[in-house]
Amino acid sequence: MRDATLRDVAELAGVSARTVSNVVNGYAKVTERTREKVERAIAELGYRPNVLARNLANGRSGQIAVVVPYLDTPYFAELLQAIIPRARERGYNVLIDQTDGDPAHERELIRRGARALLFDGMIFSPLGLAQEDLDDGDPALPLVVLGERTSNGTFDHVGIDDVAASREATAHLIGLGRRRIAAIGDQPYPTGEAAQLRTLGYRQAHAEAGLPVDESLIIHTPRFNRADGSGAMRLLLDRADPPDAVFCYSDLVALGALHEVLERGLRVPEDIALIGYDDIEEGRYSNPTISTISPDKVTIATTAVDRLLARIGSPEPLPGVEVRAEHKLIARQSTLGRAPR
Amino acid sequence: MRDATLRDVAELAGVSARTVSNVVNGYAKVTERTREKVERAIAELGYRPNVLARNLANGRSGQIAVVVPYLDTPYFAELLQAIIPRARERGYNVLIDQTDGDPAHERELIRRGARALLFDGMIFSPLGLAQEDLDDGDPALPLVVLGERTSNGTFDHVGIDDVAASREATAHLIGLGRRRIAAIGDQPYPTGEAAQLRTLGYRQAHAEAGLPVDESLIIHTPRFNRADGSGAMRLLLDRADPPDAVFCYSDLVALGALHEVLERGLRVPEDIALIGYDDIEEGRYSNPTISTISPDKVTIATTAVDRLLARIGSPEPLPGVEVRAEHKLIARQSTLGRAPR
DNA sequence: GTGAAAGCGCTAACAC
DNA sequence: GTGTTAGCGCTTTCAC
Repeated sequence: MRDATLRDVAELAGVSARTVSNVVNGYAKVTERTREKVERAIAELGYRPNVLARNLANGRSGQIAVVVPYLDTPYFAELLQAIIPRARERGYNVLIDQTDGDPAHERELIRRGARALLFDGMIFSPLGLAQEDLDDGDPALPLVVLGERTSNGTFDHVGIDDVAASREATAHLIGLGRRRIAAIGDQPYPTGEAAQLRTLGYRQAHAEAGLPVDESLIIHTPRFNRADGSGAMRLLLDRADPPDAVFCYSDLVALGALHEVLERGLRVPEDIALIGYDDIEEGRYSNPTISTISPDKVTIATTAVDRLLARIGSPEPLPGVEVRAEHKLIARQSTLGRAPR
Repeated sequence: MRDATLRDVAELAGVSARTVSNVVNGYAKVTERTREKVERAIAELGYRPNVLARNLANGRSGQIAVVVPYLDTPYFAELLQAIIPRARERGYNVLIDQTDGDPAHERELIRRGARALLFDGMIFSPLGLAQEDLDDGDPALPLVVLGERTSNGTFDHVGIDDVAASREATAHLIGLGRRRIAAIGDQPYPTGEAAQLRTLGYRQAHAEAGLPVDESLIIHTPRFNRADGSGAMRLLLDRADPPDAVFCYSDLVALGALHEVLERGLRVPEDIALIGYDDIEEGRYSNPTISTISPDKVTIATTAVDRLLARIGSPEPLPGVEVRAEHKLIARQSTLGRAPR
């Protein structure tokens, strides 16, 4: 037996399609009496509105896409965890896309290739795209960009002040008396803008403290994961003059680096202090726990959703807005040491 | 300017809508000459098919839902990481839903409440649902269930042999000479079927070794996360007779437990050996690294997608299939100790 | 191989 | 308030 349609309900209730539609959508005024009749018919037939048809008629899909490079990166998982309920409470479904940082895939998404119209707007955390790529996405696509980009005026951008945060992280290490401070995660190429902001903060902290930067202590990594962290740390520890502290561009990098340090029988923070970035839960349970920069993820998530829905709801294009969320430095055992027992 | 429609293309190319549709979908035979004409028109107008309309006409959405309890649980994140590309390569989009283990939410999904037809099928990893709840989902919804349930014949089930895996994990600890082995994660209530299978394996291993089970060493936890692990371990360590080994029902539990043990200045595995479950990447970088049961996630993911698409594609309902994926025990530092340097 | 036209099920402008 | 009906843009049966 095929599913009941709105027409079936109308017939059974002895009203028109229009009225059924009104009841279903809570629209307009419907007599209490009619409403009851309709609702009884709906119940009897087990009628459920066909979302597909509704979408077509509305020209909207009721879905937003959230695009991240990697789903198994805790930072993004935690962000999604906050985005999904927010979107749902505002009546939207979330479609998740994972790009692996593939520039072609990302470019296609932002240009709204094959899957146009499947989503009404997009929250995008680009990785493989340079700033200029962002400039020629589909201008009709409501877009909110996360992370370390700058709005060109056609989309909103939500992020924290990465330069300031990185400066604070580095200053924290300097304040602890460390003088040979490495940085793991720089990416000196067009798509590495995010990383470059952190490197800038790192340099600023040195400048403010009147310390020179040893360029050889700035290690480049393709991504910000555990393997990159441990690999970079291996390089540093193999040197004749290893660092006494490391600013890692993500907590995962810090955790990879930590692993490598401990494997060698060195102590954290006594021999080497570490600080990460992102404040993922994992860093609160590692041994030692990881000091980190904690972005206000809930604000980032809710702001991103709210801004996006505002864009979607607006008849004409809204000007791009820059939103700066809060961040704070959380000092834990990887810089402060364990509390005496 | 509104988007070009198929009709616009047909007009410009001087052919019928039918032909354009054929070209776009690569259907049937179209003369090389016509195809070219059409393609030129498509390019000229920048035509992109409207997915919404196509969905309505097809009665299919081209989307599958993947429902997990928590997105920020690494095990699920890693699974999704494998599911998404598989589904995409077979032409489907993935809609991710997170239930927080809320039984009402899960029940609604499986009964296909509000969002009926938004997805053509569902891969479901239930948490708050008892076996019987699974029995009265929408029978017309193509469904593949993950984890520790059993098919009732109306859906497919993909999982590993949890009892055997748990037995092996426990036996590994026994083989190391441990005799007071705790278990963290039991859930002795209807929705705790997953946990109960692990407890069963734990008991079997003891029985096989001719060892008694100290019931007080089986700790219940509401979930399988880090906080639960550290909380349970705290209880165990506060006892006069703490265990010398712990079988944890997930790697997160093991990582939480590990944290607690080390905070107290005890050594792993010398004082207490730990083994987890899931083989998440985090356990390969912790200090010490975590021994674990490693399910074949890629097989689970690809099998789940393939089975689901088979169900979706089949005109009549397919009988439910039980698929058992492989698993293996991976012994690392948390049971074997660190390799001598 | 291609054209004409009838839906897919819902929304909403337009009447009454 | 409620009925009538023309789309939304595509797929597909049926002829030719």
